[in-house]
Amino acid sequence: MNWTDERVETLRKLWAEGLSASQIAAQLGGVSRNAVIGKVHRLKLSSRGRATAAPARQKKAQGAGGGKSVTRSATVTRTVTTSIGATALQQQFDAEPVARQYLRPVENVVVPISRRLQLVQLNERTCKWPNGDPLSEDFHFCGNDSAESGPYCTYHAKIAFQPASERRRSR
DNA sequence: CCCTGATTCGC
DNA sequence: GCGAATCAGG
Repeated sequence: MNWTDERVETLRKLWAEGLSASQIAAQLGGVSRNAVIGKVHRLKLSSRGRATAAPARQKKAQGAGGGKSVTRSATVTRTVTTSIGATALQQQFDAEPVARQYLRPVENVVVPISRRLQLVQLNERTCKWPNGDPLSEDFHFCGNDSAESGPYCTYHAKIAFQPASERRRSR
């Protein structure tokens, strides 16, 4: 993929809106987040808020016989949204960098343990058990490590996958 | 573990 | 100019 004016324009826009490099890469499609970051730097439009301070690093002596196996499972080819000049596609990604301040300690209810969950990032390995009222600010997901390929952590899995007999009883 | 941006450097 | 690899931090 080459950086057409259109793509660069989209990049600038999304970056200005505060989307992360990986999210931008996902929308542009065909590029990695590194590519996006690299481009951002070349365009000299780096500063934006302040995600990870840049205290002038000066380390990099790589090369010299790497030594690592190539175990990078790329996450390319995601559901690339194809509406290009649209503004509508923006909505579904919507990475509101503000609303996260409503996150509060997860252990206010029955959940025994909780995990950091810096923001609402749900992965394949995070418990997706919803907690609280979706309409309330308290709402959040468990976020604990889910068991091997499971949607919930071991705790919530027990609740979610109740034996038929038991569930029948409480009805 | 997941993620973030920053930097370097071979291409 | 480009972006993978790497680094540094959350």
